[in-house]
Amino acid sequence: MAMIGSAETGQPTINDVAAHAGVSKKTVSRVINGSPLLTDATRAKVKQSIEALGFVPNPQARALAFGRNFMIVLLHDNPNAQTVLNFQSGILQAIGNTDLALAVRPVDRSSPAMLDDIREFLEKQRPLGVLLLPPISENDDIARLCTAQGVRYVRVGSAVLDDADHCVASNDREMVAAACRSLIAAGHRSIGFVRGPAGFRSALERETGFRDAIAEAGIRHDPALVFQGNYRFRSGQDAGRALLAVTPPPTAILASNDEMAAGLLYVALERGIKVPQELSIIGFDDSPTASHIWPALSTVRWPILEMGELAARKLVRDFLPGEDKADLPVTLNSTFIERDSVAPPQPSRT
Amino acid sequence: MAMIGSAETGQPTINDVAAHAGVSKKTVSRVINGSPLLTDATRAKVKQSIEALGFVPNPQARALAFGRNFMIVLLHDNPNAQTVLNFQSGILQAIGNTDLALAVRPVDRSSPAMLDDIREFLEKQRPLGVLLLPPISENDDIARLCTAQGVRYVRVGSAVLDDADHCVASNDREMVAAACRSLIAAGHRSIGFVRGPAGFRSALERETGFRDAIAEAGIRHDPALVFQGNYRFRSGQDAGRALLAVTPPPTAILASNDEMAAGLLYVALERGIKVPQELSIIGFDDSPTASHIWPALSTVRWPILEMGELAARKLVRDFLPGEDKADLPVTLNSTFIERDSVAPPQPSRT
DNA sequence: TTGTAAGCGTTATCAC
DNA sequence: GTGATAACGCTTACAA
Repeated sequence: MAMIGSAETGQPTINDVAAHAGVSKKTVSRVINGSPLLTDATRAKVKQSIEALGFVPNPQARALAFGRNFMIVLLHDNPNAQTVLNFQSGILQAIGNTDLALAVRPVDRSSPAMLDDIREFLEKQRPLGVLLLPPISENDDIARLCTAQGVRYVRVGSAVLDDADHCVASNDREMVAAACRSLIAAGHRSIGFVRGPAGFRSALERETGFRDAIAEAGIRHDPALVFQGNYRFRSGQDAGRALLAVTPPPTAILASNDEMAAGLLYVALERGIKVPQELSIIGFDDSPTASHIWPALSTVRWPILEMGELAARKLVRDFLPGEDKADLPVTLNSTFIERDSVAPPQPSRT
Repeated sequence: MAMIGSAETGQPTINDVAAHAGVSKKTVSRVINGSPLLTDATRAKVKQSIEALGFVPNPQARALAFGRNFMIVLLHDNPNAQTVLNFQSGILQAIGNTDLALAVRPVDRSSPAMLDDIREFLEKQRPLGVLLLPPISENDDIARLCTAQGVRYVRVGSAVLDDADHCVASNDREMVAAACRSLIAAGHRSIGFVRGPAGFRSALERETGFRDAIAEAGIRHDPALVFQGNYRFRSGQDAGRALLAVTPPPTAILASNDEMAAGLLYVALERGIKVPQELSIIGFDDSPTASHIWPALSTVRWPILEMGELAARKLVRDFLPGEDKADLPVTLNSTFIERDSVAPPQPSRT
């Protein structure tokens, strides 16, 4: 009873292919895994049988023999949905045609059990590797944990956080400086800044960019014009109330992300302050919100999709036969996007 | 050489547990899988050994033996990042502590190869089940494909799309009618409507709700006040330009989602039209944008996170020992959220 | 260059 | 109730 295919799934197995091609299963296995030590004739013969039978290697079986799942995991604790989803798109673009699956695992960095949770997850799922999004990408313990578990990782951040194989970065500092310079070029001298949450590398980088830019223009750094936000809309509103109460108020405000910039704008509009005539605002991220509010926000576009793709390629390139082993870049450049929320300061201002 | 644990991972295996407890591996397996035909004493003994050794069942091996991966897949072609991410959160809440992983797979419904892509993915990954988000949840071919592949599925939609085990729905029609009634109660008689894209069940349901409400108020349906949008911001802007050009213009506009409502608002503000004094606007979704624009948008909150959790529970309840088999609901109710974008129409209007 | 035998860690079968 | 033994489909020694 030479039944082809396993009884359960109806799918042909490696044995069926071996029988059909008249070779051993190991030879078929070699073809599947792109082993170089095979006659072209054998390879062709086996490939033909694979084709003819419509054979699809069973990933569970491979995973068992391999000791790893054909899965990469996106670990994140990022509150920005658009960022996470764009990053996912980038990853999926990179792994598009392969056998790899993308799993998503949000974690809670405020939980003391975070590391244990991650460890448990890695032990259970045994993924090929993990991708770490900020802010947890900044956590060195997680990177160490991955290494200990034999799981590859790539960290994504606003600055270079690791060596080239384990890191993809954006140039936040430079871009915020560029944005700030555009404000200075427009004539602004009194520029407010809304900081990101303490302990975030991105927050630090962006603030440094701001300080670099005003310092090089010879503007004195005024602590009263810096507000401590937390990347949320609400804190942007709080920043607006605080900064607009300063006398004289700043003529422009730079926010460390779009969400806070939107909060700023909300408060300004609520008070009848004309943006950009009476107040210029710049955000960071180029989230959909930035272009969906009126006036459309000037901002810095973070190449998050491209970063996702790059990070995923770094993660899996050793597993994919086709991938060239050429050096992949570490830093991807952001771009400053000018829209409608910036204008020269009003001369009539007291 | 009684080495405990496999050489490769250092993790103890079922054999180690069996040896430690002095039982066969099958008995250990029975404990793991919650088999009822076991002495309490045996069960306790084995559990103790599992505890002592820190044994974690290898999911790859289980997957091979089971013929399925411990994975559920979110299949979607939804452009709204927040919706997708909230839904993910709901799913993860449901599968929180289990061995299950959540994989994400965006598909392209405009591609003729979509079904083949999905089939290939399901063949390769053999997930326990898939969760279908609108708009592809409305595609019956996908549901059939899942059944054919022996993959469970649950569809999520704006209306009941399948039987109770395979469906989670929201009451969009009712809620849009309620929103519209609030407009009518405020005194509006000339109400514009921005439709969602053709072929979307959600678009149909929401429009029906609108028509129900104006009909019951005895308002004549005026095709000139209905604009065909596509759920994107741009089409909301187009709708604004078109609807505001009607003479006399509507005093209120209902949009089928927040993004289009934001487009509407953008055009109004750009033209110096006061919202809500001169124009009331209502959206749908309760996306972050709705509360981050000024004035904050009245909208309908879609319980997307709860739907994700419910859908995931329906999908996996047969696999989880603890889950009670009680009937889970099909429909989850949305809520109308009143914010600042609605006011009575101006009496001075010509 | 190819094949054989022995796993990988679990579950299913079918006796006892 | 419990336990040998044979799958599950593939990979990795090691041999030929």
